[in-house]
Amino acid sequence: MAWTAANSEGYPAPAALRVDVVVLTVREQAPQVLTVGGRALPGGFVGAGEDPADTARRKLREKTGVDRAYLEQLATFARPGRDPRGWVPTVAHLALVPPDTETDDPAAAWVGVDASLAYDHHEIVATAVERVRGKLWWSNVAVGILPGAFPLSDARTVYEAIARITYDPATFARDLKATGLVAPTGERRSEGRGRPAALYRFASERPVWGAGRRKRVAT
Amino acid sequence: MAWTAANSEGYPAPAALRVDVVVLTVREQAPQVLTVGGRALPGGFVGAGEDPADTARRKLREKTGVDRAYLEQLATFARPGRDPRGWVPTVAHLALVPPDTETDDPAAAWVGVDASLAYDHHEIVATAVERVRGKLWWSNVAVGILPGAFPLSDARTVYEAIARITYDPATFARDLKATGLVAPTGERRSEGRGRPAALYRFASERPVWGAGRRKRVAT
DNA sequence: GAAATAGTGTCTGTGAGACAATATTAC
DNA sequence: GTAATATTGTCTCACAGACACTATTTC
Repeated sequence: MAWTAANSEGYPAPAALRVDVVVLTVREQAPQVLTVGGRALPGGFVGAGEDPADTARRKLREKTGVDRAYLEQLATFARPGRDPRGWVPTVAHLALVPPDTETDDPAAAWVGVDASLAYDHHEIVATAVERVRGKLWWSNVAVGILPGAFPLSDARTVYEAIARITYDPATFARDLKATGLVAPTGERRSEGRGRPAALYRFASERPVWGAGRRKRVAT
Repeated sequence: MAWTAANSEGYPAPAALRVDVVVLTVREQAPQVLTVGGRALPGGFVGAGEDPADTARRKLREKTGVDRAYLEQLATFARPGRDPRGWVPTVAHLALVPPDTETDDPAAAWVGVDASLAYDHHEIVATAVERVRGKLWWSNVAVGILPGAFPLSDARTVYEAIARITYDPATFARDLKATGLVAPTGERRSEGRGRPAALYRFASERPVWGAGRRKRVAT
């Protein structure tokens, strides 16, 4: 039986308010999202007196241990019938985490962003990917996936996976440096064969808008 | 006394779900929003079994008579304490309407986007203006404000008010035409003195993304 | 005629795409 | 040495900003 609720004025009310989190990273040259039991997005109910953003942070921490991630509100999904439990709108959030993020939950799994998911979660994921793609060259969203020091080739892999396009390595390096979002650490790292790459890091871990590149992404 | 609600499982639930609509246009060379009684945004409660997008359409029609407007979901505001009535999240929507839109409501008024408003509505309006500004040259959002045939000078006024920048008339015309979003109607219209201007219209009334200009807007 | 608005043409600077050439490492 | 990766440099094209100039209207 579906949940119902009524308010003190006697009118029907939402049975609950949810938050679902699209935990996104790039693994194996592809964007992937974290799912928990039954191909659903991690999420939970917003408590009374709780800000949904805090619910999202709480759920992210519970599932991944990640404490400071890039996190933003995505959109609210409240179409009637979307949740079999009843009238349960969900405020979807987007979180970007490093590729090595793991979880205790044995039912959790990383899946590609085109995987079919429970409920309307595939639609939520599609919205999330579009959002990240749109902000890629205009903000430092990628800092969520690359929080520490990284060679520009790693950054290129991340950008390519999200933009669904391949960039010329030289041009990519020139343009990412020109955004001013990244700064060299001064160190180098060798990844097997080849000349060791200089390491960079994002200048700010806080959300920054306005890199201001017009680089192409797939449309 | 604040409203409360509980669901059939015995847990507290939101007292209601609201939709508030930022009805935006450009009047007197400035972006303005429609307010109703007490400097609040028009809005209402989402009925049981209703999609919030439909609630937004319904409210827009009730207040302005506008039936087909550019309408999109903006963001959800659910910070505890934002609504004195109790736990009432609102799914804010953005609607763009023509400047001549009027309303029956005697308490309704068009106000500048920097006017102080009730509740957290100023924050909602600020989010709306940023959203429109970000999409201005990348979509046909402006079709909501300019639904029919218009001279390019009118379009320039709208774009300038939203972008908070002045464009060179010649360059503006060249670049707006180059987006492919507008098409000439073949007609001309004389506005008092001066050479009559050719009229244009947006090629599509439905949302179109991807004009793909890098024109500046104020940041 | 003057004033006002519309529209065309042109020059220039910047940045993105492409890619050649060089540098530094492992083997 | 070769293969592989990193990095620098360069050429070109597209496009935005600026602005001079022409066109068409009202007065």
